Amino acid sequence: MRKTEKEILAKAVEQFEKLTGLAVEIKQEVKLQKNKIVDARIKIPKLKVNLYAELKANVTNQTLGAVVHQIKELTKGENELLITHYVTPQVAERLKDMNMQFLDTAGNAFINLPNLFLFIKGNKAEEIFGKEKPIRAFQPAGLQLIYALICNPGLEKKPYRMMAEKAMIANGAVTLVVKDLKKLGYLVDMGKQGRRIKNKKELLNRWVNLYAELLRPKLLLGKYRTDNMDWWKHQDLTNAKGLYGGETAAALLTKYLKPQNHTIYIEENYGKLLLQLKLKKDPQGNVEVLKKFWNFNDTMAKNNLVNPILIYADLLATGDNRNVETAKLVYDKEVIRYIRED
DNA sequence: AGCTGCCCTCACTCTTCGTG
DNA sequence: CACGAAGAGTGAGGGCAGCT
Repeated sequence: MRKTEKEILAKAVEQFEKLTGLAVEIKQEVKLQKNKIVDARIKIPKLKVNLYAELKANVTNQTLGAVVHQIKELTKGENELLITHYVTPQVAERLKDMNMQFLDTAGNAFINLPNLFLFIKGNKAEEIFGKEKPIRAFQPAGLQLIYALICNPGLEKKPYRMMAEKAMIANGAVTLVVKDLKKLGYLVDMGKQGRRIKNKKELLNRWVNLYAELLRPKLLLGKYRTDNMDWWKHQDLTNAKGLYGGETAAALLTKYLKPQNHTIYIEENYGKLLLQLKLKKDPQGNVEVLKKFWNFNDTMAKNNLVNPILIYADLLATGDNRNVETAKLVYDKEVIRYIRED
């Protein structure tokens, strides 16, 4: 039995005891005849009754038929019971009509025993069950949108579909992320004057950390090696549609460091790039090719560089001391203008 | 009233994760 | 390591607001 199922079992039984004042004994994984195993046996000593319970995390209108059928099949001839996280009022009615006894963690129940009848519906599901739901704005799709928003001042005022296009995510994701950003105070709706980003500096900080943790790992297309040491100084990637990021970009931009590792962002098909740079596949190689996750041009592109915000994030993601120093330079010189509050 | 552009929902697919 | 559940992301389509 899964951990969440165990939690559901404990919670639902607790609700039952509270409702009825009856003490119960639980035994998990009980064998029935023909070696069938049922998730739990709920014994109510006072009523001299056993209920055989099956746990289902979620039961919806669609799945209800199959679930009930499965349980009745399993516990043939016994007192069957469905235990689940939450039963909506509508589902409760249907279960009652099917004479399917149930308990949920919100205290809804249908019990139809010779000397105990219970039918309770309409109790609300507890919001905080297990862990709170994750912030969608800080999932990969959200991070892609935040990047597009910071790189393109004013984009937040544009229609959702345009934001979606620039960030290379679906419209639906924009809805979720915008909601979150509003809740967190990073986006305000000013009615006629449209939406507006707030606290850009703080938002960027969070983005940089989460980028390294959640988005960047998903972008890796491959690791490569090349024998030429200085190739990156004079290779124009325009034809191959590539852009330098990370240490490579920082070196070209600041002349402050000698890159040990190279980062190239590129669109999905990158055969041209491999040919041009004579890159050989090598999991230990020092050239990483990452998938481009934005769909807009900015001023640095003509120099084969990604936006300085991304260079900054790449440098910090390495954790290397020298890189962190360089990141500060890039921040003061280039990034700062993107996070001015206006 | 009809048209247009926009927002947002929802049913679905894809991906990840926990479990036996 | 295969399976199913949960979670994340998708995008067509419904419905609404503002314009003609």
